[in-house]
Order: sequence, then C-alpha cells, then structure tokens
Amino acid sequence: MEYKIKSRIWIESNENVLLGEGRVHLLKAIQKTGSLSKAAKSLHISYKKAWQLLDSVNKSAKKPVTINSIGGKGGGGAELTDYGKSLVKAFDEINRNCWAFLDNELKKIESI
Amino acid sequence: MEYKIKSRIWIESNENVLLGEGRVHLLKAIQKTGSLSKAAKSLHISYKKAWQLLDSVNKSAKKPVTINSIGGKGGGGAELTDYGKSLVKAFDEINRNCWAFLDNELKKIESI
DNA sequence: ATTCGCTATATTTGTTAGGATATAACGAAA
DNA sequence: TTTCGTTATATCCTAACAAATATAGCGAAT
Repeated sequence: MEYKIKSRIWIESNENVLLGEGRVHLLKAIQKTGSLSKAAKSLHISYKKAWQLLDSVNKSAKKPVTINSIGGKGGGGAELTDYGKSLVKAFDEINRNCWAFLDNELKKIESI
Repeated sequence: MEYKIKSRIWIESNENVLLGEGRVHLLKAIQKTGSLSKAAKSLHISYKKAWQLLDSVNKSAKKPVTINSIGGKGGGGAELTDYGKSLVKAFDEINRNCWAFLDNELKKIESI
C-alpha cells in the first residue's frame, strides 16, 4: 500500500483559463482530425462543450491557437496554428517535468 | 497581460484520495479549533461535508490522522495525531516547492 | 440553385453533488 | 439521572452543471 502523488496544472491569462489537460487533449484531437466536431466525437464529449473550450482558449491566448473555417469544401474545419502547436508541446513538457518533480518530493512523506 | 501557471496536487492511497488542499485546510482548522464542527463552521462548509472528508482521510491513511472523541466534557472533539501534523507540514512544503518549480518552467512558454 | 458537413448558438431536459434538516448515540460532570 | 455539545448518520430537496436536441448560417463544389 503505497502513496501516490497526482497533479493538475493549468495556465491562466488574466483570470481566464488558457490551457489545462482537457484543453490540450482537445487541441491534439483537432490536430489529428482537422475538425472540431470530429475531435469532439473522438473524445466522447459534446460538440457544445468542445466548442466552448476552444472558444475560451482562443479568447485567452495572446495569439490565435486555431484557425476555424466555416463552409466551403467539406463544410469547414479547424486546424492548429504554429503557435498552438508550440503551446501544446510546451504544456506537455511542463506537465511531464512536474510529475517527475513531484514523484521525487513524495519521498518526504513516505519517510514519515 | 501575462500568463500564470497554477496547480493542484493531491496524494492518493490505493485509488482513494488521502490529502488535497481542501483536506489540508480542514485538518489545519481542526488543529486550531479542537473540534470538527467548529472547523466546518470556520471554513463555511457543512458539517456533513467536513465529516465525509475527514472520514475519507482517516480511511485512506496508513496511520490515524486524527483522534475523534464522542461525548464527555464539552461533548467531544477532534485533534490531530503527530502523524497528522507531519502530513500537513509535508504537504504544505511539497505544494510550495511545486509552485516555485512551475513558475520557473513557465518561462518555456513565455519565450514562445 | 442545391447539396454538403461543418461552425456557431439557443433551448430544453437530465443528472448529480451538495445543502438543509433531523436525530440518535455518546460520556463526563454536576 | 439530567444536561451538554459533540460525533455520526439518514433523508429530503434544490440548484448548478452537463448532456441532448434543435436550428441557423456559411461557402466551395457540382
């Protein structure tokens, strides 16, 4: 019976959430599928929820994270900007580093 | 307009949550007031919620975190064990260290 | 002009977590 | 043996949140 340490990190921009684990999952799914509705399906969340998340991301970011197009060939779609891709990559890296850091810190409790 | 990084950490013991920020707040309030009901009032949460949290803490921990007494002088009360005090102290320290670590990591995003 | 699949919203329906409330049990002290 | 303020627990109720549903609007291609 061992203790485990878990964490959730997120990034805020003037009191609004920019990125968290759920948002990063969504961005990755958009990158993979090329559309917001397909991304929502693949994550088993409603389109409404996905749209609200993405809207919030784009409103909080300093620069656009996705380009969304309505109508046209295939009805439209959504894709990550270079900035969006960089954000996702950086978030993942920070998250992994944080896990490693905390696993090490946990020893303080196990030794009690 | 700057980005900020936030985090929540918690400690689990075989799939059950042992400690998180809310539970640590509660334990500190118990330490200060000497009773679960007074602690609940001071945190503006219901007694029910406080009791459920504390029950869960004690069920997940390897050793008792509080000693609760029913009846007797003053009706009873609750107090932290030495183990409980150590857990609270260690959790706070890990949490502070995590914040500092993440603040430093955030620079990776600000430089994008 | 019509079709298509998407983005973008509003509205309605369901579900669940928590609050409010009530009450039993307890044991020391007077 | 009565009083007291707790811990401990059950039941009901409501309000916040999420899911489901519906629908408008778009623009390229045929």
